[in-house]
Amino acid sequence: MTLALVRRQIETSEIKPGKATDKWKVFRDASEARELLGLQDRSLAVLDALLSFYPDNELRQDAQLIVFPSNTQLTLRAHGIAGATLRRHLALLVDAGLIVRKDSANGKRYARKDKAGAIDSAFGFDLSPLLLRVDELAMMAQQVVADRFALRRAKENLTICRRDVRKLISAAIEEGASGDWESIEAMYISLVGRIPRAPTLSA
DNA sequence: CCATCGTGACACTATTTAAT
DNA sequence: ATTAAATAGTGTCACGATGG
Repeated sequence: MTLALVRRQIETSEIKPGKATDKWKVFRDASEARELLGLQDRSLAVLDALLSFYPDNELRQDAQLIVFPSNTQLTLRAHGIAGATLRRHLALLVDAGLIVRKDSANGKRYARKDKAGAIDSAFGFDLSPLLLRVDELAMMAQQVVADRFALRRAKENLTICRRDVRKLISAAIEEGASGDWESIEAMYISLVGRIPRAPTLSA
């Protein structure tokens, strides 16, 4: 439990009244932004399972945004992944600030209901950070899409450039143009060799 | 070819609830 | 009252895939 997480827990109680959003839209945005959030595909499967335990399609500020599935139920809905893995990805989701743990005294997850059967207080995972951060997540998703596009363009440009240089060196050697083309070719090879296989945009 | 990471099995702890 | 079962969480170790 870091201080940032504590702060997030406090912030979640300050969502604007009346705010509501489609939970699957948030999920899609979070999926797009998963690299920025430091999540993996499995984490998304866990988040998916978690959302599926929330009965309503709309995440609303005035509703009870807490799900309390047991780990076994969660495992079932998350395509049968192992318990340890499930817990790790839950921890990841908490770290990413997408959910907040609401622990009961014994760490179990359950809901206490009043006489009318309405949920009085629930222990489990609080989904309200998702609602709080919808806009932020949407922005991140757009950013990721834009970055991916920019990276593809950059890679295309690089490939074309590389081919041109290669052709120029070959032509120069064949036609005996003056200059130390062998060492230039060696420079070229070492430069190309430094390009990582899975480059980032900045690289 | 080796290092690293993700995953899963297992053991261990903690706490409440149920049973004796 | 004491004990056993249930359940959540964490840590560790081994294994396999993937990347450099």
